[in-house]
Amino acid sequence: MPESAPQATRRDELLEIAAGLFAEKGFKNTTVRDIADSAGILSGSLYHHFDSKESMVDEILRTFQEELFGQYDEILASDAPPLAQLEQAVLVSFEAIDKHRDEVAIFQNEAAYLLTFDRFSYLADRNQQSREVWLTLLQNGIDAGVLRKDLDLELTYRFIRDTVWVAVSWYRPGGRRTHTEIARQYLSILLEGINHA
Amino acid sequence: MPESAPQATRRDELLEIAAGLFAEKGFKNTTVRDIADSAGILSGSLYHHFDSKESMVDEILRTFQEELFGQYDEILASDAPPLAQLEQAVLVSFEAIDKHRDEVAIFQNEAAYLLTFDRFSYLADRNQQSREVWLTLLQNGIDAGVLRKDLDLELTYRFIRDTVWVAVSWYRPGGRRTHTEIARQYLSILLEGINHA
DNA sequence: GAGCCAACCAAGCAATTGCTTGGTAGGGTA
DNA sequence: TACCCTACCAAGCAATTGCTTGGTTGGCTC
Repeated sequence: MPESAPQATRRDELLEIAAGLFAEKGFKNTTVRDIADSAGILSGSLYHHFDSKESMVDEILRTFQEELFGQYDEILASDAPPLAQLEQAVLVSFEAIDKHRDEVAIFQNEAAYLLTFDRFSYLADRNQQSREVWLTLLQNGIDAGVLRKDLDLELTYRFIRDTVWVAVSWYRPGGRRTHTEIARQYLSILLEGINHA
Repeated sequence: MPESAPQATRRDELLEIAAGLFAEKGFKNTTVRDIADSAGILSGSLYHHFDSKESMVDEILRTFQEELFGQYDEILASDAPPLAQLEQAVLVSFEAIDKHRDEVAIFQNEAAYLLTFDRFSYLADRNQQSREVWLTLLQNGIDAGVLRKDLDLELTYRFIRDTVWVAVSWYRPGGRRTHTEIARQYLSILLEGINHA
C-alpha cells in the first residue's frame, strides 16, 4: 500500500462508531462494551487500538476542533467586510453541524463533564478562543457602524453561540432544509429580527 | 402540627439536594451515595423516602413542569395582544431559569436519556405541548400583522426555544444582570435584530 | 516456511453501582 | 409503661463498569 493518501483504518472506523455512541448516549453513559458490540468485537479488543475510553473522546474532539478553529482563523484573517465575516462564521458553524454532527454534539453535551479531568483542560482554552472570535466579529461590526451600538456584547455573543450550536440537537442531514438554508434563516432573524418591518 | 401550609420536610430537602446534583453532574453520573453524602446520611437511608433514584428525578420534573405549563396556559388564555403574549412567555421562561435553575437544567440535559424509559414518556408530551404554545404565539403574531410573514415557523420556534432554555447553562442568579434584564435584551435582539437600523 | 504483525478472543479482576435487609434511636401519644 | 412512627445506620449482594492478561488467527513478507 504505497499510497500516502488518508485511508480509513480500522482504528478510524472504531473512532467513528464511538463518536456516534458518545453523541447519542453521552460519554459516561456509553460503555466500552457498547462500542465493541457496535463494532462486532469484544470490549477487550478495543484496548489493542486505544489506551482508554478517555483517549477516544480526546482524539475525537481534538481532531474536530483543530479543523473548526482553523476555519474561524481564516475568516478573521480575510479582508471581507465585518458583516460578511460574521455571516461566514455562522455558515461555517452550521456546516460543522452538518459534517461533524457527532463531534459537535459531544463537545456541546460532554465538555462540562470532561473538564473535570486535567487532560481535557484544553477544552476551556477552546471555549475562550471561541468567545474571542465572536466578540471580535461583533465589535468589528459595531465599529464599522453596521451593528447596533446599544447591544450588550457579552449577551449577544452568548445568544449567537448558543443558538448556533444547539441546532445540533435537532438538525438532521438530509432533512427538509440544508444546513445552508437554516444558517441563512437564522442570520435573517438575527440581523433583522422577527418583527414586521 | 395543625398547620396545613406547605412546610419543608426532610423529603423535600433531599429532593432539592438531588436536583442540585442532577443538574450539576447529570442524572446517570450522580450516584445515590453522592446524594446521601451531601445530605449527611448513608445511601441506603434514601430508600426510606424514595422508591428509587428514578423516582426522585420523576418527582422533581413533574412538579416543575406543572408550574411552568400552568403559567403558559394563563398567558394563552389572557386577552393581551399577540406580541405582549410572546413577550410574557419569554419573560416567564427566564423567570423559571432564575427560580428553578436545577429543574430547567435537568430537563434540558437529561430529557433525551430519560425518554428511553417508559415511565418518562410524559416528557415527550410536554415537549409537544411546548411546541404548540410557541407556534400558537408566533402564528397569532403573524395573523395580527405584527410579525414577519416570510419566517419559517418551525425554525423560528426552535431558535426561540433553544436560545431561551440554553441560557440556563450560563445564567447565575445574583450575577451582573437580573433575569428580567436578560429577557428584555433577548427580546430586543429577537424582535429588532442586531443590525443597525 | 519462518517470522512478523495487526486484529482479535476468552476469561476474569477490582471498583463502583443501585438497592435490600434487619435493626436501632428518639420523640410523641395513649 | 407500652405503643408507634419517622429517620436513620450497618452490612452486604448482584450487576455493571473500565481495563488487563495471555493466547490465537490469518494474511503478508522475505
